[in-house]
Amino acid sequence: MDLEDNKKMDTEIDQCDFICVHEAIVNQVIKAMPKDQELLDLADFFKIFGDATRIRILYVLSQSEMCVCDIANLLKMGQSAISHQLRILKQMRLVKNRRDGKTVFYSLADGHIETILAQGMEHISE
Amino acid sequence: MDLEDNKKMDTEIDQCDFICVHEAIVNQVIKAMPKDQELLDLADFFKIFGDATRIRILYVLSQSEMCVCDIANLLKMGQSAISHQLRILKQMRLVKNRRDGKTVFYSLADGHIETILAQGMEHISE
DNA sequence: TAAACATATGAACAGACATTCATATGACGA
DNA sequence: TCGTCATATGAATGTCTGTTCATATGTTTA
Repeated sequence: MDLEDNKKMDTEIDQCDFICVHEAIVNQVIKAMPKDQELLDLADFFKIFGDATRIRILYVLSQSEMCVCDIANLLKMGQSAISHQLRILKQMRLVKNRRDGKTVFYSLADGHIETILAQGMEHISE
Repeated sequence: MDLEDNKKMDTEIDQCDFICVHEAIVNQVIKAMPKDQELLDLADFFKIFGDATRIRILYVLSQSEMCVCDIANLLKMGQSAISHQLRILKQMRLVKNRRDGKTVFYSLADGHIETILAQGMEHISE
């Protein structure tokens, strides 16, 4: 069969074919890696903080519980946008809410959310 | 001039027109808010951790310095994809590199990157 | 210098995502 | 019950982003 054997047919992907560091270390790294699902969850968790609107909402709520309309006013944004983001934050268990008549008050669900924000701030201002 | 004054012409955006919580608290929150630029930087910082590939790279490098080709092999990904992500990680000062002949070795730039990863992991597995 | 190799990079494409608009839900007051 | 208000939500849209492909850069060896 007319194979063009000078083309790369063995590697389906663009990788070099040997290991630079000691193989023992590589094996150890593989063993120590968390499971893929854990890493996906971790990425999803940090993804929440990767948006300025959500960060601002979390900062606001770190100081006082507040209703949707107040947050929208404070951040000078539409009510719908805030509501959508609050839903995401609630799904990820970063905020909780309570209803009082027509208005819904949101607050931080967890104390160490502020810790994470502070940790990030610390790294920024180095 | 024929104005249709029953339409909402005063508010350009979809917000309610009063404040639910005490105004004193609102003013205090506004004062305590970090500057917009800081919040944008903070969001950009966390955005880095919001991608599974970058998280995996950081985990690998937390155990040993490693060249691009090794990382690509370990993560079963293309060399180009890894290289692009390493560039982002380097721009954000999360990794540094040294050259040894043809190969370039990457390593974590900062000790408390692992702290942040651990902090996130802690929140995930609650 | 030429070939081989490791890495870097620009363009292109596909998928993800934040906001807006329109409208629905749910609660209160007349 | 009807109208108003606060919030929620689905669809649409424009933007951002991660990967791939092709190719360039830079280094070593023959």
